[in-house]
Amino acid sequence: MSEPEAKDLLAERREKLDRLRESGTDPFPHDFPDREEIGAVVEAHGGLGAGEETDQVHTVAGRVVGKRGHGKVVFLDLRDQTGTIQVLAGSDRLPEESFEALDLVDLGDFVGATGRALATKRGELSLEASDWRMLAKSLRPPPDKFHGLEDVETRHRRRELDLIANEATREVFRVRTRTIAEIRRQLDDRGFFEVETPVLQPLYGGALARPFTTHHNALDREFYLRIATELYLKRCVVGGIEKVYEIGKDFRNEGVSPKHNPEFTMLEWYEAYADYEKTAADLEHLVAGVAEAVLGTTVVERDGESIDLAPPWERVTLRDAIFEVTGIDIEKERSLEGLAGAIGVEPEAGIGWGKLVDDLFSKRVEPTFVRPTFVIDYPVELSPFAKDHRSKEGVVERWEAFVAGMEIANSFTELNDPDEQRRRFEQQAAELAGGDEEAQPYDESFVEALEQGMPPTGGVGLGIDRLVMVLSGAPSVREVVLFPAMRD
RNA sequence: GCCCCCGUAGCUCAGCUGGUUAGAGCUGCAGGCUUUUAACCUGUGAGUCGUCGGUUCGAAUCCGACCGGGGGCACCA
Repeated sequence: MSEPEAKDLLAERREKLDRLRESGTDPFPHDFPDREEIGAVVEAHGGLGAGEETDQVHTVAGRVVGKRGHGKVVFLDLRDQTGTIQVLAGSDRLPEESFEALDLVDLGDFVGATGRALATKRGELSLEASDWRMLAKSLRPPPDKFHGLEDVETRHRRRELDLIANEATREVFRVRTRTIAEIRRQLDDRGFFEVETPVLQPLYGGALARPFTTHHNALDREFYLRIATELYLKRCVVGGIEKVYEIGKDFRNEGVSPKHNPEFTMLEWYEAYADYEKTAADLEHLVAGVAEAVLGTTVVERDGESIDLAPPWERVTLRDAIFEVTGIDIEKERSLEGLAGAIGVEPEAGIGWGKLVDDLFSKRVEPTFVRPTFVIDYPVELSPFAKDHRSKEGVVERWEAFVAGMEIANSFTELNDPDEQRRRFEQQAAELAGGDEEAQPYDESFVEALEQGMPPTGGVGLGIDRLVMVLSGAPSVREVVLFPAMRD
């Protein structure tokens, strides 16, 4: 270790940075105007045969993702958001100083280059550089250029590295972005208004879940991070916004799992004069339309199995779904003891009949729905905001949609009878007092809104993260959230 | 919160029935090469083996605790 001291990779890069500065080059210039997108350049010369040359000069910029020295010629692969192109930097076309300075280019640097388009004798479209410049020096080595970055923890904590290294990751988030854009486009085209309702709420509601709490200093009071947008959106409907939606984050203070991130993105929409049959038809068409727009097909692959999202989706009542899988008829077992006996468990203290049905369904039946399926007509106990079924006793007009063994959406004909809503809240408040931490707190201001008069309304909640999981084939919600929740 | 698996160089991995200075490829550095594309060839550098403690003459290797990750259970969308 006498002469050139053993330097680590970081020190090598910093030394190159210094050498750039010493040579009068700014390693971090302020801009690089007039570049063309690489994808467009590639597109323009798609037909070029091996050895063919053009006199068309292009200027591009991007990250150096490949570098191959070959004596008096250096090949750089430059990548921008639209594509990758090879830059051929030869000593015969570049001033000596400029050619030598290529020594200071590392994988990961941002470089701009100008040159005429040609195809090498191997047929690779290239820009034969007549000029190049450093646009931003990278001071840390990129992940392995061949194996990419595979360590799951690093991929999630340092997503920028994952995005640099893995095309599959870039594709997942392209799918996510396009999915949300397409949903917006479809709802906007149908005349829906997109709104924003409070994330910080004095009272949480609209779902059965434990909330995060926080404190407002100036007001000296507690706030809850919303668990759903439901109640505020229905107040919009009361106010005359007949087609309304919101896409935003909800927060639930519960465990993390491959299907659960504590903050997640939810679409909720409400349409006046619609019911849950209308919302079901709308959802299956929305999802199929999004798949068609984003993937070019309604067929997705999962665990080697093809799933077609094209409507119509299957429809089965909750009672039939449970009966078919377990042989237990929840319409016959209406008592807590009877149902517990049929399942073969002891009813836990504080657990209700509805909760037991929910447990039975989610554990044994839900995973069996691989093809898109609507499960309809839920017990009223589980659905404090859904309207009673128009003809069946004890159930409400509600469905949940399942794909690939996961719930992706939930909908009901909205309860708009304020007195019935008040009774449901009282029931929930009793369960909350009885120790059910996921029950609803009583929200008098919401009941007053209903007293103002809400038209018949159908509403839907669609889990965006889960939809993206389905569309991208991702096995975990952490693969479709850029920066998932991790421990410190 | 509980159970199982994992943590070796910047990256991808080997070594782990305890035994000389812990290895390989890529990356880096030096040199060669004017059409390569995981470029190639020669040489060379790089690691508190997650952390702490224990057993032992001797620990990357065995044991324990802790930290972090993955999967499952519980809970939930």
